[in-house]
Amino acid sequence: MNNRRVRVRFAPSPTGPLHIGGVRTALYNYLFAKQHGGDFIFRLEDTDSNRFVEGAEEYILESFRWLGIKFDEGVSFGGEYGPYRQSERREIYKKYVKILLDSGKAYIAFDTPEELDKKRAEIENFQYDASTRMMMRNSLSMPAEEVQQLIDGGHKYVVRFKIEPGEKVVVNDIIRGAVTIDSSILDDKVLYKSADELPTYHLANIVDDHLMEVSHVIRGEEWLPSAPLHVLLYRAFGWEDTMPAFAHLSLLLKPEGNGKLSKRDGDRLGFPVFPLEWKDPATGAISSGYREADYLPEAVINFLALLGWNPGDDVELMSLDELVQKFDLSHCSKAGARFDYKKMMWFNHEYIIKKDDAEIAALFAPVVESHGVSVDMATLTKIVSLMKGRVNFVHELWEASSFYFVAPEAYDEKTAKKRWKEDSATKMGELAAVLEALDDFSIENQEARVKEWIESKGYSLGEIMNAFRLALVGEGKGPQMFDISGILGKEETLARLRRAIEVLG
RNA sequence: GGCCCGUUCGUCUAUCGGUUAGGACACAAGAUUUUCAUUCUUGAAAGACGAGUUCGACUCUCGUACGGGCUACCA
Repeated sequence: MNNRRVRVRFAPSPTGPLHIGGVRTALYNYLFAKQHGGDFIFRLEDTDSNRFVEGAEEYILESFRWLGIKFDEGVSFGGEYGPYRQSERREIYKKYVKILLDSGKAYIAFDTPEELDKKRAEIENFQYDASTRMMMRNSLSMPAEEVQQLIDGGHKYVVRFKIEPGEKVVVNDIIRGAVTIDSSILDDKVLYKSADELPTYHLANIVDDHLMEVSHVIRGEEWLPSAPLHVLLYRAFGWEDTMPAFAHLSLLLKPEGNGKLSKRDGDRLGFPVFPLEWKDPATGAISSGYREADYLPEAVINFLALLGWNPGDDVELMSLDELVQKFDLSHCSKAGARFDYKKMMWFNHEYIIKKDDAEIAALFAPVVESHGVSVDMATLTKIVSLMKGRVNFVHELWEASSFYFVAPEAYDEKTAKKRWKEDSATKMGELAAVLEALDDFSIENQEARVKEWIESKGYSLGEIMNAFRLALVGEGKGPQMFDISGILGKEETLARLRRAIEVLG
């Protein structure tokens, strides 16, 4: 069973945008595969024709492209084990359903959904299993000729897995250890649907994982209850010796309150729960995405990796490569993790600082342009280097640094009251003269000359700088004054100074 | 209801029988600074509860409580 090549898959169903919890599951699969030099497969579980959503497949692919998570094979990537879209594997599933039928491990059932609903209404806690199957309409309870007649007559039927009761089924989970259940509590699951003549998840999953030689199944905790059923299916096919190892990941929970993380939590608390923005093709409703909300993919990945896993030390900032090195399934936490979006913002802040100024400037440039301002990249890079430590998002750089691009129209009243004194206009006039006389307007030279002047006049540094700041910025914020005037240049600096003198008096 | 899984600061978590229970986010205070922010320092903050096992339990066992998941011809 072990010593096999590591092959894992991420297998979403195209029913809408990819949930952030799904992204984490995919990430863990990816990290595990890469760490072991294995393959990461993208399989599409589109066996529910009713829930198919146009555009979902492309959305999922685009999400992983943005995040930088790469697949080795699967839908749109090719590979030796295709097709990777389950709707294209109908014939394969038919063959394996027949094997189960022929060996008596499964049976045909004619009960319609309506009949089943009625039974559920009549009998409390009705379950289609060993205790009830003989009172239902199926190939176990009916004579063979009648069954054949119905089939020949074109009657729709499903194929159900015949669960033998009273058996202890053990699932060995990498994260949780041995999980044991009694097969009596399992129902005779539908393996093959009559409605769309496709298998259910359970059958398709086992057949595909076997055929694709998947070595490890890393998936959400919501699958844990059906894992024993899957073990039984492997057994029924005689594939138990190559059955994949299981690891069931804890769920992502709401930031506050009860239950698992949902789209509505994002709307309510103002953070996305999808990697990219998604427009529902049916309703036109738009759900926000991390990309559009200005998150860096590295930050999203780093944050998600640490939600339910940790490297065992105090290191928190890790690149994708470092995560691949350090990841360990047995260090995954068993309990669900609340989604702490404030910490996520902190990760984004850290990655903005980590990235090159030029790279952030390139991301910031469109924001600046959207405000109708054009600026050269060299200057923008300088501004970014001065300002990026102050923001959580690239777009916030505008709010923080717009004074570089646009001269103040008004002066913040509170700041003016506090920083603009009786004699400020006079002193700023003197400062303007000092600056105007400068041939070398470099930051260093400005600072040296201005401080000389302040000292010679016996002024205090604070009174000059604060008034100077108010004149250039319009309020009491920003980096060191000469970093501002240096970037603004002599002409603009003097113009702003003179205007402040005029307006503030 | 039944079944399964879980439970350490507000949140994410470290600890794999012996620790002053550590770190991070958030929060608070202080310091530095030409303002604001950053940064730095400090602080407050946790083993759900009850039994057992043990020389010793956050760590093992059982029970209770609470939380989560599953219980479809959805995945």
